[in-house]
Amino acid sequence: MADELRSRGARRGPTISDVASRAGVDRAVVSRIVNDDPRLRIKPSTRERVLAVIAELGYQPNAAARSLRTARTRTIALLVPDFENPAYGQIIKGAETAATAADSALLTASMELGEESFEHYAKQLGKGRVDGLLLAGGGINGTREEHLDRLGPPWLCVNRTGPGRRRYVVLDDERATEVAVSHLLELGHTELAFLSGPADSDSAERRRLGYIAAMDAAGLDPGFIAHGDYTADGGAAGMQQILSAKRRHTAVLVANVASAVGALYAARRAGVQIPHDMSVISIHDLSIAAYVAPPLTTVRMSLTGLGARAVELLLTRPRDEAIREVLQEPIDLIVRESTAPPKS
Amino acid sequence: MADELRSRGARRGPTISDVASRAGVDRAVVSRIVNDDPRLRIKPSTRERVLAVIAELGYQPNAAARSLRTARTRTIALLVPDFENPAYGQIIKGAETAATAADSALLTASMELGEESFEHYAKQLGKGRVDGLLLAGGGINGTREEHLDRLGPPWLCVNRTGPGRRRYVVLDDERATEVAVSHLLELGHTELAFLSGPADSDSAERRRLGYIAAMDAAGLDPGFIAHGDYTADGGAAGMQQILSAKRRHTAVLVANVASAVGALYAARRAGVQIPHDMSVISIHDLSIAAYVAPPLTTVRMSLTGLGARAVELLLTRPRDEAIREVLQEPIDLIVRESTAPPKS
DNA sequence: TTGTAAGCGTTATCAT
DNA sequence: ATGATAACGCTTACAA
Repeated sequence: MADELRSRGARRGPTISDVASRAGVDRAVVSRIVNDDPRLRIKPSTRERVLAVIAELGYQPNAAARSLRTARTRTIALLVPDFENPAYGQIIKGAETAATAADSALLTASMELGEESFEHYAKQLGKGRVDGLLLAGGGINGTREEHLDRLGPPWLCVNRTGPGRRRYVVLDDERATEVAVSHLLELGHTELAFLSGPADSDSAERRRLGYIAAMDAAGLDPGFIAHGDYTADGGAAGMQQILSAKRRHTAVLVANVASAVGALYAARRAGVQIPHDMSVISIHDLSIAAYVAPPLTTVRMSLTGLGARAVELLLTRPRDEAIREVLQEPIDLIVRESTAPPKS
Repeated sequence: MADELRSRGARRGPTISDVASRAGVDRAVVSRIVNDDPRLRIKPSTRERVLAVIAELGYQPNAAARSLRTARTRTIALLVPDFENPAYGQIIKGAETAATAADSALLTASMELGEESFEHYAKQLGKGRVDGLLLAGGGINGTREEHLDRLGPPWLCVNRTGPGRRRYVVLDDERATEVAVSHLLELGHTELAFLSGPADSDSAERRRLGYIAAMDAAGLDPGFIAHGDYTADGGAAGMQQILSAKRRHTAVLVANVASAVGALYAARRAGVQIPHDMSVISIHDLSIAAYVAPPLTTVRMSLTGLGARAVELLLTRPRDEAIREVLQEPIDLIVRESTAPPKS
């Protein structure tokens, strides 16, 4: 037995038994040393000896055996809709840092919205693979929530919420739009438009609501609301709508950077000078924003902070506890060159 | 025993024993059914019964137990230097697709170049966690190779090679630069410059070599070679150097899209009209390329193909076999608006 | 057509 | 200050 395994499977390295026998102690002792068991009283010389053998053999504890025994994997999964979107890159980065700090690994996977891929991960992430699940990006409905609950590991939505959702962390999108609107108003704009994200994205919805609320508070008409889809393509289309609207707008708030890049593109194509003819400001600050023409004024929120906090919550909060957190991190206005006072 | 585990660790779901006893069969039978053991001859009725119980209980095989037994984890790790770079996003996507097809999960992690983070992953990826390791991006030297070998799982470099490297897949960067140079020559340019990537990146080096070779073949002087670092910032700096060089260049080949975006920015700042005063072409095609001003002419290579092929090789080739593959996927010239004939 | 049993490498409890 | 032992959940050669 175990012979054919050795050939087909991975090379198995030295085990705890190898270390124990070579050091002349019991496996239990080695285990306690490796895990820094605080209750372990041991002769320094023995410890030295064991440590030496570990180094000599290059012993690495077997993760599978460990998690079989402890029912913990020290791995958490993060599902994102799109790896090519640098915004998710930032979330991942933050999550990874936090996971590392908690001595865990981060398993990332891209989840398209389809039902099959959802099923796939349901299978893949079956029992014993991860300690928890982070879901960034949409596509979580009631049916799926139940599905997830049956899956086993605790889960948490990242920057997605919704009616009835019990566990999520989101950024303060309302406040971010408020900051953006304030900037435009201070410049003297009164005729604003909003270029939104996809209708089924609730971060987009929160931004839209924040925009309307901020305009309301200023006693202004919200103006035209174009629907984009968080892509450059959608942003370009949305900008075209805004430009051809009957009402003349002097400033546009765009729901994300990708859309804003598309919006700038469309303006350029239409011969509209930014910021001379029209100001453009975007929610979120990605590095590309500084290099487009003109460099984009943005409102920065910490996506890395979001990712990090999500991991923290997932790892520390009881699995049945509701989590509804709006992250209160600093929100900064980054003024570049796409906004200016309206021409008189 | 096993009591305190149940409280601290994850909730353990139904096990194979639960299924077996409820279905009135042995665990072995359940196992064979779950794994589609082809050698299993079983009464259809029994199979039905077992399957029903599995569904009823929501049984999911425990991954830890499985890989402890089989010495396979069905997980591979992919280390990238930067999640915010959409180019790595594409590689990840390709790798994920291939991993999924091979019924494996992909564990991605960002590896900064530092020695500590390397150590960290060495620990984290210790025995029994992954079946293999994909390393995209630099920072693999001789010492680390040994380190990796001691780690256990087989590994493979993605788009990174180097003298003595035994296992890698790379894109055909030489051919890509050739395509780019041909395009510029066909437009009538003769005074080219090259804006390179970081000196320690061998994909950058391959592109530089390809450029020089192509220029040589055309009987032209390679002109100015500016050193960038694959970032927009570096690209902007490199472009400044090129613009202030004594020699006047009419076209620039940029080693990657991020640098090209920076180069366009610098040109704009300097009042140089692209493509009227100067043509710019970039290696790789990312979606942003279509939206910058002016839209960027690029040479497209399949980064997803690269990721997919890497997984395939890692999973199918013997662990000790050398792998030195230059991917022969189609290389396409995407003509947009940043290239034009030189002004006469 | 199905069952038996050994063992994968750890760790927690209890004993010495 | 250290050791013995059982158990975590699963797979597979072999027996029935």
